[in-house]
Amino acid sequence: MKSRTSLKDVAKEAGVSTATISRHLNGSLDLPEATRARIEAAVSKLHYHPNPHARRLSLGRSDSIALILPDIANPFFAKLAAAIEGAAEKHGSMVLLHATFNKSDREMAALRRAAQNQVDGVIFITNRAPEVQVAQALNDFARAVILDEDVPGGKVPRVLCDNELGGVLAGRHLQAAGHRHVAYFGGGVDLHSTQMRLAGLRSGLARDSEPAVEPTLFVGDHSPTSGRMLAETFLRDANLETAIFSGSDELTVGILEVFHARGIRVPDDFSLISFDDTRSLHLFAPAITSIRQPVEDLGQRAVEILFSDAWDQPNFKAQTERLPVNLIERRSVSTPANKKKRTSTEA
Amino acid sequence: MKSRTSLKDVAKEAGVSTATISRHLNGSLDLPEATRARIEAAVSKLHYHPNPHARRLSLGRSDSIALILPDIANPFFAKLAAAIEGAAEKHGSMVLLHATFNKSDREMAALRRAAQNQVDGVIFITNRAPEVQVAQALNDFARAVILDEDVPGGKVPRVLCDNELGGVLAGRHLQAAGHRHVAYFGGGVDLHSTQMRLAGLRSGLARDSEPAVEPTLFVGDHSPTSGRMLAETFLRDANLETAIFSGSDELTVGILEVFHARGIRVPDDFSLISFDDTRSLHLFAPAITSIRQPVEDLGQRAVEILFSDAWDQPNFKAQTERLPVNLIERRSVSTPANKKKRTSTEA
DNA sequence: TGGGTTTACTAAACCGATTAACTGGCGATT
DNA sequence: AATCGCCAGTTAATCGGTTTAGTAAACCCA
Repeated sequence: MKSRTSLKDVAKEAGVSTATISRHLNGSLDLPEATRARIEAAVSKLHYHPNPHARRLSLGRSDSIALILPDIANPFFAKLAAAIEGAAEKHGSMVLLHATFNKSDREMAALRRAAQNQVDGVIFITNRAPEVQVAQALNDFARAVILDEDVPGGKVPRVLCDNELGGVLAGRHLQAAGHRHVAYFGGGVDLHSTQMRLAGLRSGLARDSEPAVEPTLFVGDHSPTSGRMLAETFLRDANLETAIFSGSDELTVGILEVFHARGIRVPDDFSLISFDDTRSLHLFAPAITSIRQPVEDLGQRAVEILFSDAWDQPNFKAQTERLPVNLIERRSVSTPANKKKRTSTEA
Repeated sequence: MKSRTSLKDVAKEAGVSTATISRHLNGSLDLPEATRARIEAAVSKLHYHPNPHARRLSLGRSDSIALILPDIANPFFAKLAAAIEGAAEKHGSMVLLHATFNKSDREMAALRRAAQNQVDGVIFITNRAPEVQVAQALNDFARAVILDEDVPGGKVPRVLCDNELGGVLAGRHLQAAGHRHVAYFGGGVDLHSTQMRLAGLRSGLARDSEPAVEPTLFVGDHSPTSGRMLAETFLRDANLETAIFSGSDELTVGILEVFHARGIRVPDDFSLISFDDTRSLHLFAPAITSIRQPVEDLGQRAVEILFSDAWDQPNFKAQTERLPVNLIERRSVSTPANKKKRTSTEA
């Protein structure tokens, strides 16, 4: 457990000053072949690697980015994290992981730690509509990007999926199958995603002749637990609805748990479309039709933007990238015909 | 974007030296009330937070641990990572994430980076049987723990699930249902997990009177792709087998994809038991019986061991903790009766 | 009153890099 | 011969903490 070799050791070995080595290694100096060879020999003989802490202290940056997200155990975020880690690594950056569980104080704490650590950038993911202070903390970073869900007031680039398109695709698909009354299960009315998807849903559901029936809203958070609760509420309160558009696979899991437990069949009793498609929905009983998010791309784009060199350009921070989603058709949507409970109350 | 406040600023504000403040903040000095109050006032007035890089450089440690794993997108590792991150945070430690994709060079690179970063500890997870050099690199750390899969030659504590018990439970369950010929799908013959599970499977499958029929082995890696390939091979080559014990949910996904595509029914054609239970197997068609790993506990124990203060005790590094698994019975195992293809060749 | 012990701090070295500013030597130019 | 510029580096400050060794002042006791 001897002390690691430092620049000084290499300097001694190569017979030059530490400055020369440092500058050579960082490419800010070109040297005659002889010296360079001596330095390189010394470096590899001593297995020299610069001490990252010293480097970071000196440079005031850390070659790492902070990834702040609700919960890495959630498959959607896990996949996002994988994409981000991979992309960050290509830029020589490590990733510092912070799970917030959608708690305000944890989000703030994570942002504070990120600032203290002088990270080169922050990728911020939340599942709620955060307070202004979060947006402000985010705005204080030289580089930060908002990913997946909007943070109102954030003056930083955004990478989102095209939520509205998702709504449209779901709406059209349900409409085509004959549904008019659909319930949206989502993670909060005030959420950007909820609003956009609803807007999309309305236009997708509309027919040439008549406007869409306003979708019913069931909101909680994006967790199976919430999905279960909302499903219970839905079963109690739902009236004309023949289909559910679930805002995330997490909610879908909760919904299906309740449905299975109660013997409610999909799509026979209710049609169902999920959002995300990051769980193995194709193996579910039944296979669940779903709006697929381009998870890989979302993560990659976020990192690319972080490392872009256009940050000083005027409108760079105002950009919002919306990556297209698409509908994966499976077996959870059918015609709303013959709903027993429903037929009596049908409009 | 003004420069952050440093110890010097606080010292000036409080009218004491930087040493005093540092020592006070780190609890290595107790001061008269008056001074302490002045210092604390200055600290909070200036919103002082020590610069972590300077701190790490000075202390030679980093208050962070390296988490090296195959792929964070895999739900099993994602859950493990979540547990680890949570536990590490309680110890004031950040986690540095490294995905290796089970590549030797990436494992080594991650270990090297961890060493350079002077992490307080390493949690190492692999899916393969790594070369000695990996074990050696691991042994060079003051603190490291091997998690989930064994690394032969590693002289560091291990936290594994009780793979043998998993095998026993699966074996007994299949035996009770009447199966004698079972195939094990796993991630490499040389893997510790494979060997232990096989051993367990044999003893679980044995009856009072007669020994177990030796399970057939199908090995690849723990990925859906591999699961698909192994399933194809299985369908081509399998003879007497009536049940599959799949070594991971990832493999199970691949297997089911092939089975679904070919119209092979579980459990009617083949019974199936999975391992991990970290995907939503309860919602699959059919719900998949599975050996559940105590993922949370695995992660937590790894972290607890890392931060234990018994590292200097003689046999500490030699410990292996095996956390119990249990069988979650669902609907993917039935009696092996009436296998069409099989009846002809039945022994 | 002198010497020893506390108390309450401080000075300065150190961690290991980066980098702006500088130097000493040499050939070319005026 | 004096000046200039360039080459090949070096010196020393700096990043922002931690910590060892030490000091000045006050207190204690004989």
